[in-house]
Amino acid sequence: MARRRSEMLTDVELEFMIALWEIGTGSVRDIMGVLQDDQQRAYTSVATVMKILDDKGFVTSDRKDRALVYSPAVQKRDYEGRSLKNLSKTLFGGTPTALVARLVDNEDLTDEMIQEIKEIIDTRIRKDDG
Amino acid sequence: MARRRSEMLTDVELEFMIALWEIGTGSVRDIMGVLQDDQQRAYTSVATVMKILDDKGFVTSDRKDRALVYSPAVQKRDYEGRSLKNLSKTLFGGTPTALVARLVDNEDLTDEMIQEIKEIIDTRIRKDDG
DNA sequence: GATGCAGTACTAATTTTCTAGTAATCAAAC
DNA sequence: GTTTGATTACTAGAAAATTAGTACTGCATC
Repeated sequence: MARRRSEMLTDVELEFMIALWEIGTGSVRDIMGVLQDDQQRAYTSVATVMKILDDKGFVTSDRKDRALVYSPAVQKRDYEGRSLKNLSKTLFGGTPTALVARLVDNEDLTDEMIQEIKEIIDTRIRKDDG
Repeated sequence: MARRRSEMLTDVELEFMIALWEIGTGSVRDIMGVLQDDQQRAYTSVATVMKILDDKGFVTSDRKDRALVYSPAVQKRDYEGRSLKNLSKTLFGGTPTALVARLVDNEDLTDEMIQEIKEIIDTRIRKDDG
């Protein structure tokens, strides 16, 4: 096979990982059940991608009766962090500061959202001091 | 041809766009000059991708003497915003708040960075009030 | 033990992305 | 006006991603 080296997920891989994160653990059949209408795929398509995710180390598999049951090997929070780091590196010169600056000059952020964000930061600062 | 619909850039397209944003405007030769060592590509490879970017509407082209001179049709700040929105949508349930929360619980953020981020938010809040 | 069902492994076709070669164009230099 | 050098358009092939079919395995049921 000799392929797939990226530490980031492709679009379809991400879709299926999100489904798996949602249910925690599940078979191909279970994962199919969580997919949105616009994400419906043939059983074998899902099975193929799940196997690839296993090869890439994003999931582990365990046999229950006949079926393989998959579990995330990478937690959602870790992948979220990885994605942010990746975006920060490629587009914001590696500085999270620039990323936040761009985020908050988005016009459709409400005052409530900004306030929430401020509270997150303040909480983090208090935690550091304490 | 009949292809390429995504509003997001592929990896190589992004590399070249970053080069173009850096110089503002330039020919294929100019863009090649900005690429890092690990991004070196044949002249024709760069020319092909620039044409694709033209087709996708990310750049415009103007003929100067013989050469085509490319200019960004999408500004870097806009694409940064688009990328953040995209990431927020796919991975953070569309809430920028969750994105920031994940960002600031990254262990290798320094106190200085957190402080800078706080100031960005505070400035934005003051601007809203004013 | 034959039949049917669920599931997996293997294989493959298609699409998209990535890379670059070849031929043609055109201006400049001789 | 022929050669040279730079550029683009056209073409193409390799690699990666996406989607799914077919054949096989093993259990359960008739």
